[in-house]
Amino acid sequence: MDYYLENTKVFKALGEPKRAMIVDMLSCGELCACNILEKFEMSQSTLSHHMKILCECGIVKAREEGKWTYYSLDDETISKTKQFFCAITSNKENCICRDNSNYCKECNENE
Amino acid sequence: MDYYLENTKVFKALGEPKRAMIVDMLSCGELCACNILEKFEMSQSTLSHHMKILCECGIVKAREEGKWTYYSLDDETISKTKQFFCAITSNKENCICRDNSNYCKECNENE
DNA sequence: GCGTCAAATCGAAAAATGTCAATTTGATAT
DNA sequence: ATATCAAATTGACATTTTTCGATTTGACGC
Repeated sequence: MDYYLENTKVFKALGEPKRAMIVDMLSCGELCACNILEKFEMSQSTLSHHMKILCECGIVKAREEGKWTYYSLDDETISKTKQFFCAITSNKENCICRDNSNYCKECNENE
Repeated sequence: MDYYLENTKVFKALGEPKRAMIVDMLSCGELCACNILEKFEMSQSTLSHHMKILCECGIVKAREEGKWTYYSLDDETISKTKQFFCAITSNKENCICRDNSNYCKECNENE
């Protein structure tokens, strides 16, 4: 169950449209909180809260420099999440139905 | 913004570990509600509610036969979701930061 | 028709989430 | 040291989500 709980945190984070937009913005490269805030109609505290959720699930990394905080995407979490999504959606011989651990041959080959 | 709202529904649905598990179960093939229910400690009405959410976001299809309802995964939604995830996480020239629509060359090639 | 079974819907309660204004924390500049 | 600025935290509120028991709906067999 830990397997699902851990991996679904990223989906939970991306389940909020605004957070998905933030991730999309960061896909072009590092941005500081104030740059992100400019693009949205939300308070500074709300953005900070969303950034925390994105960081906690691992898809976003924070780097502090002086009074600024720069955010960027974490490639490893992105890879792992793609693989998880692939694992739960593609047919496989050692399936949860047969009480085995999950393994997606197709995905591992693609990574 | 409809673009994000629509696509993030799948993530929202998969953000719940139990629903991700249900999707994993269905990846091996069609199952009826009672088969799924056996594997979980939840009431029948709760499962029904989760199945509704999975169907509404498009990742699961329902097929009624007599008094049974059979559920299976929807390949097209799965493809589209992979592509969306790829689009928002991979670097691209026509990025949201530059106010263009999103397009992930890499993903389209893979599909 | 009548009872039974599978699944959906309803209504209510508890828990989680999103949001903001106000405050706090750190870092920088004067 | 004081003021200022970026970002995090706090506390409060409204909304959404999860969950259940009870009821309803629809299909089947007698």
